[in-house]
Amino acid sequence: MTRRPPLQPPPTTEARSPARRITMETVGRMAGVSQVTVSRALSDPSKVSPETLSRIQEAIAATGFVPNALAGALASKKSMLISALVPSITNIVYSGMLATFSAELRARGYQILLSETGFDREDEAATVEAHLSRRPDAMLLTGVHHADRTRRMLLGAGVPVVEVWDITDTPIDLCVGFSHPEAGRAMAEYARAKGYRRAAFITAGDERALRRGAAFAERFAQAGGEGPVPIRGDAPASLAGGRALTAALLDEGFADGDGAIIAASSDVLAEGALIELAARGLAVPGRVAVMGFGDQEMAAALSPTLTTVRVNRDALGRAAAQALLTRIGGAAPERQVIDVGFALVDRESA
Amino acid sequence: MTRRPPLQPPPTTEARSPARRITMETVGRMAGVSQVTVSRALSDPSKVSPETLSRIQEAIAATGFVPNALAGALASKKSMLISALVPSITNIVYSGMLATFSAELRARGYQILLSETGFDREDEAATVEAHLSRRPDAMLLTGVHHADRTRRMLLGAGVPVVEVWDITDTPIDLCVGFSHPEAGRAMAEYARAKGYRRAAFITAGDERALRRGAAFAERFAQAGGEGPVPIRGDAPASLAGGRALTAALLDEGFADGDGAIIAASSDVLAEGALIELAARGLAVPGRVAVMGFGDQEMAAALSPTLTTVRVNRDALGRAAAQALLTRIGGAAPERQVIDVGFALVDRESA
DNA sequence: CACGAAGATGAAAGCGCATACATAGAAACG
DNA sequence: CGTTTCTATGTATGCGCTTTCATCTTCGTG
Repeated sequence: MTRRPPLQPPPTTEARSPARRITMETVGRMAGVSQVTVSRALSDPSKVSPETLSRIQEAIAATGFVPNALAGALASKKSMLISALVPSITNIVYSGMLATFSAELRARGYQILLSETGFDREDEAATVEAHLSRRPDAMLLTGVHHADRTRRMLLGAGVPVVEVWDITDTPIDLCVGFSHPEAGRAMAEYARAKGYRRAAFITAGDERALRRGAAFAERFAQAGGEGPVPIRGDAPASLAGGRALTAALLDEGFADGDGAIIAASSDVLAEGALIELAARGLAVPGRVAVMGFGDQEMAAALSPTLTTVRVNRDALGRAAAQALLTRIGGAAPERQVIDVGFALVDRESA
Repeated sequence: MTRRPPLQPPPTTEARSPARRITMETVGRMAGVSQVTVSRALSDPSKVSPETLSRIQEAIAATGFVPNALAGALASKKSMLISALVPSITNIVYSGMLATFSAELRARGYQILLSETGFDREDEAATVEAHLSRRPDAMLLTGVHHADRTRRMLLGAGVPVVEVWDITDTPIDLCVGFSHPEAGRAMAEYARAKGYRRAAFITAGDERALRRGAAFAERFAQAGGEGPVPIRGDAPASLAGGRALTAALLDEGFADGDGAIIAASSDVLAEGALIELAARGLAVPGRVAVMGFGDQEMAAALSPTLTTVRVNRDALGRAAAQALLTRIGGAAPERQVIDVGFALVDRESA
């Protein structure tokens, strides 16, 4: 027979007072066992006799008991929480990676504490501190350049960390990404190989995009292209931004001669470029070629289809999750730094 | 004079053992005060004398102490955690809303526990339970149709809840969204008003999209359009999906006569439709018109520009955050249900 | 049939903080 | 000056778990 608490007033919208707190103690009393036994029933049912187990399960069902993970984490020093910091969740390159990362970890019982940090290092440091206060079992950081304080906090906390979406020889702990300068150079070499003589790079303002741009510009000139290659842009990537940057280039006569190519730091900017070029009746790639970066879904669907650079976001998210899981498990991952690389995708626009 | 722990071995990558745990006790000893005083110094510095405060701050800086929010939450019964469940974080309609929602709450010191639930109610229930175990101070749920168990758990936990992106007369607690049937009807009325006689609805498989489609189909016929209106699609929204669904319609002769319009459950599907129509050389809106839903950035940039329905994601995220904050503050929000509405955006494609 | 092993359970301690209550000294007041 | 009122601090307690460690049965085995 199940003891029931006295009738509660129905939950009003005025003051939704939570019912009397149910704890393992409550459940245990109802099932005629002690609190520890309830704990064991939940964490390792094999340690409890079948009859006891079923009585406990009944009591749980009857009370609607949900264990308090805060208390559990405090006692066990395992929070089953993974913290993730990305510059922007509305940007598919990050949200795509995150989706895989989270799915992988959720399957192992972890939950994700997520924050957007923009592209500011001090904001990031503050967010890292806030996240550390929840004692996450591991942390994902985007990029490899952080405030000193961030690095110190992380090292001091001894939390497994994976830095993603970039690569470095001196990771805080683990690192899964690819080389942005190399990606920029690969784009430049592709452009030169295709015979384009004049190039411009339109870019978002974030540091990784700028490094791709700088590497692109340098290599394009080295490889015999006209230099210096103009690099334009400093705002977040948007279609409107891509159009505007392209319009400015065109107004300056960028496409007046032959063999011009516009390389963009993202597919979105590249799409903006295509739109502006179409609006002006300039043939792509005949009059001006365009390359993007990221290989979003629309790249293959645009007209002309967009030549771009593919980064396997799923692989990245999965590798990051695996690396952290290994580290949490106490083992040293075979490699601290994993380069997932990138691939040039040759389509119509360049 | 500051006591220092004996020299630690440098953090190796082999076994990154966390330094000896620093607690308020540690910090207090170093500053010559008790643990409570440290706690007070952090939660309400005005309760501590200036000299003591600065000694404590020094000790904190010297040790790199980061308070344990788990312990704090357990003791105070306030976790400063907000749980958010969305079907998909890679979908801009949800991630856009989330970005605003999180920013608003982060500004008040809350952090966001995020999970993707797909469109499955049982998954959602499991995720809700997992989130409840962290004792969030409030929870955001997408949609208004949930498993019974979900509703019971939430009511039992007495957590403030806001359901977003839909509207209902019987919210679990709070609700901020708009009416999907009304949105579907508005699209139908717009299409009829523009003189289109034949319509099809291409859609993603989620329940809200399907309700818009059903309402569209019904109203379109009611308003004198040809019926029945075909409704096609059951996969997640993608460009490729939009193309394929459109191709199928066209192959069936959908656009053989005059006055045809394809309404889509999302801008992405609509863009797919535009691409397929362009590939077939069919003029939009001359031969076939197209309407989208969502008013994503690309809608205004496509060619032709996309007629669509705008939902103010920022306003939605902000209203949801505000409603929860009010509720957390203990006050009854002036309205339990907030309809943020939607707006038809008349552009070139229809 | 005595004895150790294995199985099932409980008692106690403590994770790191916030909260309530207590205390000591200083300032205010008539 | 005695009494009240702050101000600054400390002590004690407990939030709800996990983790030892201890206890009590129940078997298996030579």
